[in-house]
Amino acid sequence: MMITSSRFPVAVHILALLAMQQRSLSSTYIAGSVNTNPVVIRRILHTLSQAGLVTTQLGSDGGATLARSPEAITLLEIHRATEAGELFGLRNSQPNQYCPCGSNIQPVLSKVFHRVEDAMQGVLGETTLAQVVEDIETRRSAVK
Amino acid sequence: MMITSSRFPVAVHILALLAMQQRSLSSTYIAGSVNTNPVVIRRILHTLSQAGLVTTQLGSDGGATLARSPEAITLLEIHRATEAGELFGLRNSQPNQYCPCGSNIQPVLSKVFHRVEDAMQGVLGETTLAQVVEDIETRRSAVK
DNA sequence: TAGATATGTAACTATAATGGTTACAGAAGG
DNA sequence: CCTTCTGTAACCATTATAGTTACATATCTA
Repeated sequence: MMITSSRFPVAVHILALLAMQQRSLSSTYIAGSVNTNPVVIRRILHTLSQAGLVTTQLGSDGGATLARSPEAITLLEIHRATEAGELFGLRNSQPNQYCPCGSNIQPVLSKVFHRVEDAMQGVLGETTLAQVVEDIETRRSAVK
Repeated sequence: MMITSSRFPVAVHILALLAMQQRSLSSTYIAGSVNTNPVVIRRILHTLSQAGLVTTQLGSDGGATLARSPEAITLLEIHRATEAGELFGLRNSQPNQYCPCGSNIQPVLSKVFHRVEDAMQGVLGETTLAQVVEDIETRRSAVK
């Protein structure tokens, strides 16, 4: 199974688009770039808004804008906003508590899972939206 | 979303049990420790067998045994055997190729995802089954 | 050789997450 | 007022997961 749903990649896409265009964009416009339904975009924008990463404006000529500069937004924040719960987890299994292995395996695994999660968050935390946009711009000029 | 299905944690549980008991165990016995159905255990044992981590024996007095010493089995191998596909991925989204952002976002994200995956695999690769068993034994004596 | 005990594996089911879709209420601007 | 947005509910199809029953087949032992 893959780590993430499509929400995280789509959220990065949305924010990169907002950073590149530097203006208010409607969910319909963004959906055109992502190639999905506007409601899917609005749902993600809502969670990004709650996380303080974008501000949205109701009404005619409304839409979404970045709430902060791209340099001040890390992929870790975006990931935390869009992917709920623990990344690595034990789900609902309840091993036999009368077995020497079953009664101790879960805390031991949790420790390993935390180390894995820390490693992942390290990488995401040191990558900013500005770097993503820069990479996109570099590819644009390279391809041309 | 969580990173793994329950297959990976259950596989580690199975292998730790085999390492601790140092004898052939039946799927029914293992299922008693994991607290699930024997067929679920057999399915996971099958993939572990294909990965060369256990050997299984048909017939009466059959069962599974470790194919290698616990020191020579890393959690990364177990994870690769039990969780198919990429850890971090882009699923099936196809952004608008006529958009400057949409046409470049995926390779840029892939690069980030690879860094994340490398970091995670680093942690899993340096953790052995022997260490997991040792942690379990330590907890056993501590609780007593 | 017969019976007991295993694995191997197909088939079915329930459950949950995901993402796409329609529909509509309400806000904001011209 | 009318148009253009967001916010949000409701519904559906798809997919992954894991639990379950059932049975063929292999192997050991008496």
